Amino acid sequence: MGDMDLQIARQSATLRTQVEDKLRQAISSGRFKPGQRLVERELCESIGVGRTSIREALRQLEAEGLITSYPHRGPVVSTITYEEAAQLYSVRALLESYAGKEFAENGTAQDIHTLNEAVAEFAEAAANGAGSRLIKAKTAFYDCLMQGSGNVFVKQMLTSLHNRVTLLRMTSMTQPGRLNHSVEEIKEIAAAITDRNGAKAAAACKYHIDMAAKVALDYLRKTSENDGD
Amino acid sequence: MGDMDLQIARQSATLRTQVEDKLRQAISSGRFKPGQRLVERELCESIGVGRTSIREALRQLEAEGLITSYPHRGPVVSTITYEEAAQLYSVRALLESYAGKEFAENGTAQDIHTLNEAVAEFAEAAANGAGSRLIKAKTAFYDCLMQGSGNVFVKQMLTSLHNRVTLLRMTSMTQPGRLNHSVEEIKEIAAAITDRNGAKAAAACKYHIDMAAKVALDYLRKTSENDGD
DNA sequence: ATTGACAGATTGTCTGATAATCTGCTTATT
DNA sequence: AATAAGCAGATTATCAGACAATCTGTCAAT
Repeated sequence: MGDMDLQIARQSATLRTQVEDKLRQAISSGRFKPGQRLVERELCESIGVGRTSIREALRQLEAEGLITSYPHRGPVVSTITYEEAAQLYSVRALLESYAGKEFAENGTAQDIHTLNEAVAEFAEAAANGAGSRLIKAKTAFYDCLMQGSGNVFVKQMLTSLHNRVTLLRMTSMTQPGRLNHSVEEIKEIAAAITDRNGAKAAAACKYHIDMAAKVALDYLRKTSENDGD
Repeated sequence: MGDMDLQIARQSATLRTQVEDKLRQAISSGRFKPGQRLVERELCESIGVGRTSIREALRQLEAEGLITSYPHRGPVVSTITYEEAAQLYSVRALLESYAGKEFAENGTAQDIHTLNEAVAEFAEAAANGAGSRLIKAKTAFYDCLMQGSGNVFVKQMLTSLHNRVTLLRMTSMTQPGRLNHSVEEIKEIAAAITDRNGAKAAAACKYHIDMAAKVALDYLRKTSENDGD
């Protein structure tokens, strides 16, 4: 049998969980746009499950901040104002710096190895310009970073924040020139961590997010000039 | 009409919301203890609502981390290990320091005024030793601190962390001598914020949490020596 | 232009039913 | 005696149907 993967498909534990994933993905892929109403019955039909599962999944997403529901009016994909976006990036910088620092100072050698592999994969994906592969690589990198922080709360909070960034509906990576910078910054982070240099890792993380924030916020400011009421 | 409060009691929007509050309170008051199973039908009976409302409320608490549910086995009040408790206090220190710093540097005069009132109330409650009043005062202080930070994400995350601290089932304030120190530390925080001294406010916040963490973790270490398996 | 009433749509909540799954106990097997 | 197999009871997961409460937009009346 060798080292064959023993995990059985596990048919995703519960239906509700699968619905959550489907909805999360629909939101982050932009199929459901911020501000859009989510009508229960329509979701039931399109996903093919009963109201129970839909409603419970919606409660979860609501708690995560991905949707906002108003009593007797139902849920709406959350929108993020300019100010909130700025706040989001601030906290992200704070938490990711912390994660980077902890990783550098207390991460296992194994974690560091995995991190460097993720960075390499990200760099390669960036060079070849494959969209979905790029996203997957970036996700892997962050998963590793959060894992390495060794703090479950940080991990949880950052995951939530990352999900919410997608509500901004713009990938800072799609901005011209940003991607290459991004790769460099991430390499910087990994290098600092590999060096076991906590302060430097924290600084590199903060720099990375601050740059991403700058691009995103500039973009938001420009595009919201038209419909700012 | 003057500045009369126009808000009507609004009977707590939806039933589900009320159930959430009831459950949250039952957990933080210790009526439901960590590790305890929560059986749907029993909750329905004791709270007097249908399964729908119960189940949806449970999903919310699950997302908040207050309960953990296992597929086909139902929810259990979450438990926190020693390591997790340490991690919790670390993040709390990080976020509250940030909140304190932002408050000091960007909070409104009104917020500062409210903060000082909350501190005064807390000090007085501590002097008179009224349990529930003390808790209320401390809550008010933290609400104000988070409000003043001006960051909705920080506010949300700290609220979640505060709720989870109650899972430790020990108030660091009940430790002999701790309360007076606590009052002093909080006064220190308020003073730094009133002085608009960001760095000092951050340091004071961190110190406050670090002290609370020390007491709590020492206590946990002692009591878990017996049942640590 | 504002107010008020009405109809349609959608949510909030309850109840009952069924299948799936977990748990513990009894029984059979080596 | 230790382990495996199997069975019964308890509880959850999910669905379907029903009804009240509430929101929204429209149209008439002032």
